[in-house]
Amino acid sequence: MAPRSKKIVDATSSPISMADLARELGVSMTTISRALSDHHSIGPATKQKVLKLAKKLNYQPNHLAAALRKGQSKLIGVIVPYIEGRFFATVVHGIETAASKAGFNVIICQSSEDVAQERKNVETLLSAQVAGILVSLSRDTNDFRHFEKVRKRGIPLVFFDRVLESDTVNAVVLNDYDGGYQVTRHLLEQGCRRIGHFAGPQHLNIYRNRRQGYLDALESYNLPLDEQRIVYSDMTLEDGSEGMRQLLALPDGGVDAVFSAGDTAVLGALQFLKSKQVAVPQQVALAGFSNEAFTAITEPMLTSVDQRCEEMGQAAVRLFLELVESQDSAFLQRQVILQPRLFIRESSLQGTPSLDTLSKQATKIPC
Amino acid sequence: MAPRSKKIVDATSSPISMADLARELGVSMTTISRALSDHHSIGPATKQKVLKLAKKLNYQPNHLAAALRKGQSKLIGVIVPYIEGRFFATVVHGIETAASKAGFNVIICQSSEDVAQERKNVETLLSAQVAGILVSLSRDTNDFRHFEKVRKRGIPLVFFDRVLESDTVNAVVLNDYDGGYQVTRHLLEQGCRRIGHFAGPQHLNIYRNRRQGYLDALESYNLPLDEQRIVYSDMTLEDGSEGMRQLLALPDGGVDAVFSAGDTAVLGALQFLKSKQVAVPQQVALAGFSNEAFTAITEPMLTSVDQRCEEMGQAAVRLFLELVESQDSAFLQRQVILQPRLFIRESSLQGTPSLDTLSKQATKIPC
DNA sequence: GCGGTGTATGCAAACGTTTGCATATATTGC
DNA sequence: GCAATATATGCAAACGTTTGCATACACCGC
Repeated sequence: MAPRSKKIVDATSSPISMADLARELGVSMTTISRALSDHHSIGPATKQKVLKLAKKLNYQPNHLAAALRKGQSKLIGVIVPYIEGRFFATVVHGIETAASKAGFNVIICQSSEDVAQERKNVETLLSAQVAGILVSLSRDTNDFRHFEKVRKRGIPLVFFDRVLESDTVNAVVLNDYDGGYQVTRHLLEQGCRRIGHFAGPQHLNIYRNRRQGYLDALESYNLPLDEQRIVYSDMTLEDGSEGMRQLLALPDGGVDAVFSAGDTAVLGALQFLKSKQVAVPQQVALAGFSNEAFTAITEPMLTSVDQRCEEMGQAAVRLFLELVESQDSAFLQRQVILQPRLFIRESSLQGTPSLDTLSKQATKIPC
Repeated sequence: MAPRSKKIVDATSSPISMADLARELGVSMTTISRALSDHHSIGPATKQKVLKLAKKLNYQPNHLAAALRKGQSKLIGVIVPYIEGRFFATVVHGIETAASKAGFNVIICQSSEDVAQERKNVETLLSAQVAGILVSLSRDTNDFRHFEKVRKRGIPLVFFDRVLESDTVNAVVLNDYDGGYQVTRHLLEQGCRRIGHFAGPQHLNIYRNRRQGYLDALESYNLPLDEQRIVYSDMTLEDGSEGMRQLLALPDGGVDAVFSAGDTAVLGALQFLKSKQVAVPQQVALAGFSNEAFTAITEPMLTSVDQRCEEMGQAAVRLFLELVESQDSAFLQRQVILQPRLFIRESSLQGTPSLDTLSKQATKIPC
């Protein structure tokens, strides 16, 4: 019987290893290894010889073996609630690009907004011996032991966007508060005074902060808090439509603007208003959050806060790299806060819009 | 001097290995390994003991070591031109979900539509010892040697969406021809007879096939080919707008419908028509390709062909798994062809639309 | 002529698994 | 009672790197 290792199909030639190079050149594997990793103690002549042969034989290093020996792989684990959808896809794009530049590969996992799955993801990534983990929490994560394990192992852990309620972690977040503040100020400057708000689940930091920005902006104009004007929901299209209905039906004559903590909900509101022949922005101005692609397509186009998705991904990787460098990463706890950017479009421009600034921002579909 | 292995910060306790378990239970590592992998020759009592201890000590297997020994990792490499954007993000979602179910992790790489980068991605993935590679070609890949290398190594290779012009590969593709045919037939059934077409770059199989479907549908109605009604472009928003201008200006009175091989271009056309007060669909019906999220948001909503992104990802993984199973994968060359699905919306419904079927498909935002 | 330093190379032991080839006992069939 | 089979376990060699600790030679300064 033929030995098992000899395949019937001979197309699968085994890749060549450092041992092969060493044998060919009559030197030790040490020399090969050092030549390839540009060690100082290898003579230029030897180094050249090795590199040339490696290229000629098309040598491919086995990262696995190296990682095993060094206890340090070139893999970064990323956990997101889901990958489809503009925000996370773009963050992941930023992560992959930055990681690749630093010589790291990216493993993605999806928690599907499920804590149990998230826990499993963490275990998987640890088993894969990743050099670090970047994670955006699932919607209802409230048990953090699985992350303790990561820290115990001394593996850099960076949160982004959806973070732990604690300042003892490394995190990259958007200044959601400022986003809420900016957009509300903008609505106020347009002359709106009865501004409603679609608020998301308040156990999530992002929605809480957006709401607080809204409130503080109102206060800066000496407008009192009116809880009636705040609608809490899961921010779906239907929630937006229904929320708009509620706000219009308020006893004091409704609202003249709405700041929604999400774009999908504000789209629902827009559709509702159009179906009721309410003019946007003349009768009710609208503004959302996330700068989804469709905000530049609706009629009128929707004002929204951009979340700097790509920058967030890059920043997360940068932070990870810093942690890898510093030997006492267990102590380093850094927070990176990104400034959001307001995209002003038709839906919030009362009076005569400055068409110059408008068109520039509006025509670019953020896809 | 303290030994190097002993860290100053003791927080980083080294993870426990099979050797630890073996010592603790007084058995050999073989037994541990076999118990954990459910080998038949391990007694149920021993198996239980091992599993219990493993759970108690929170043992995490080192995939790297296993992969090194077995020469087979649990990693799938995925190369896409870019990850942001609905199509690829959703495909990757499908891939990750299916791969995860089968116990595989996914490494993503972006070629950024650049052949050189794509080549690099392949090398990287081979170095990472992936069990297989799934790839959607960069826009201008025309040199295939880097893929030959993959096959030489006996590593399963599956193309999806953008594939090689050859039937000696494993591939998952959409039936673009049928998509073009379906949508054109639909326009014909609506009574349109002067149907224009926005065609993409003809060196890409997908655009060529969509165009052919369009032509054959016309022929099925005994309508002659009129090259004047076909506008070739890169399918951007501006291309769509400009293309629409051209088609309206045709000597024979313009067109009464346009099938665009991409949604972005059809959006441009819609914007142009609205600016010229041309009624859609009454005067000109529109239909696109890709079923982008915004097609359900525009007014009127846009008819489009759905590409089954998620199914494509799943199918690619299924195909990969089949290749892994079959030992002579080098010979197996399978093509999976997915059927596109036409989403009929307002932009193409002449006369009295059947509101029942319409609303069901239209309200769901494919996000 | 000796310690110091810089250059150039090799030996062999790790890293944590998996697995072919033993070994040992118990059970079964004839 | 003996071969065949099933059950249960262990030894030790792989897998392809990296690296601490040698070894060896050359040159320099004193």
